[in-house]
Amino acid sequence: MSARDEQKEQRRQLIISKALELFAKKGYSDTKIGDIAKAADMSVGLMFHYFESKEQLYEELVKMGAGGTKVPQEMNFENPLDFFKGFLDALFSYAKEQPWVFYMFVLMSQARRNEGIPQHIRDIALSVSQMEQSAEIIKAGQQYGYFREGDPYALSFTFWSSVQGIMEQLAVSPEMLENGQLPETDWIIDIIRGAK
Amino acid sequence: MSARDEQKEQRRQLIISKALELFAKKGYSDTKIGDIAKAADMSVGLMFHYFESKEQLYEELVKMGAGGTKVPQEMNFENPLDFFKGFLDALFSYAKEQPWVFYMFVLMSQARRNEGIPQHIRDIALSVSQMEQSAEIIKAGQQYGYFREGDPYALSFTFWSSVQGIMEQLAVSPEMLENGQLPETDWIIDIIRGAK
DNA sequence: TAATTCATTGAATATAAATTCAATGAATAT
DNA sequence: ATATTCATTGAATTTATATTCAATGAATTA
Repeated sequence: MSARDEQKEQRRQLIISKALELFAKKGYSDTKIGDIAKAADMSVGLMFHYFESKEQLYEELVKMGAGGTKVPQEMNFENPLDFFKGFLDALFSYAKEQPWVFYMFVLMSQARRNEGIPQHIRDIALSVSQMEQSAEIIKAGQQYGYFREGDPYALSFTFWSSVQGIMEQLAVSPEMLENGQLPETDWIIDIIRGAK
Repeated sequence: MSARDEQKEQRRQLIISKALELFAKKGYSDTKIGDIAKAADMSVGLMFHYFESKEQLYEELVKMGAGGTKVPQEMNFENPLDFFKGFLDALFSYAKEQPWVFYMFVLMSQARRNEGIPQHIRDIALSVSQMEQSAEIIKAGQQYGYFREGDPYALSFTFWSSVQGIMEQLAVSPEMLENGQLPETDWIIDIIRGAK
């Protein structure tokens, strides 16, 4: 690959990573192309050399998120609570060390929820929603007492909405990260596990 | 009061209530003046007869929210968990019957969080944040075993961020409300109460 | 009743942000 | 070495939305 092509690929990556951070922190509409350009230290015009529109850049991010989220169907836990624990542990460690995945989680959640985003993009984000799958896991696990009683879908809804709220707030609260005042996974797991 | 004045007051109230709903569901930037005008069944021009700008309308809503949120300092609970339970119970019953307060909660949380909103408005919303007060209550209650162990501020942060996430998702999930699939307050309280 | 106020509209204007484009020069290919 | 490509910029252009404004007629007042 020529030096030029490498350069090009690097700049694309730079734009993508800056855009991901900004979209996660400020949301789609409040993130201006100019903000991304400034963060990536280039002119606004150049942004359009790399991406044909703001919408297309956003779509590319959502597709990346959709691609990475695949949870293998055959994945099997002795204790289904570990499915949720593992997810949260991963998310919190990313939040500290490697914000990439963390921001992606926030971005995907916003993409699902926000009416302002073009439908075909929301559909991509919706297609990898954990909500239904989690409801199944909870329903199955309830029979063995792993989860508390209650409508499995409502429990799943409550759990994921909470996680979304916490992650969004963390994204704009750097002091929580710096001070190591992160939530503990058990606090959140107890939403679905209930009192022991 | 003249018929005209009454009419005027009613239209103001109509705008305010439609705007509150839209701001809560779509956020500040994605809510267009035209959206509000359509919801209130009037021309865009007329909106500006009642409110001098979108920002001022939003500010008025935030001020209303700030005025209503006052929690009397002398309020005293035998069990400090009741402070949180009472709040959640109220919020969920409003969510069903009387969305006004429910939307207001979402609006205020968004106003605190969103960088896109003018600072002087965010400051108003921030001034009535429950976060610090709750942390105090939790800290005090931990000594009597009402709450789980852990950093009181992080617990408060986790609790309120979760509630915010749940309420935002409910605001755009009418089917959860219709089907009566609401979260139970205990599920959320267990974030701070912990395993018994 | 006549004069005045003011709610209301649709059309004009202003503003901010997205998008396009022509010009430049450095890297690459021939 | 010359020609070609293409990354880059800043300046137009377009588009979406907020905001202003002149005109109208209905309600209110004198």
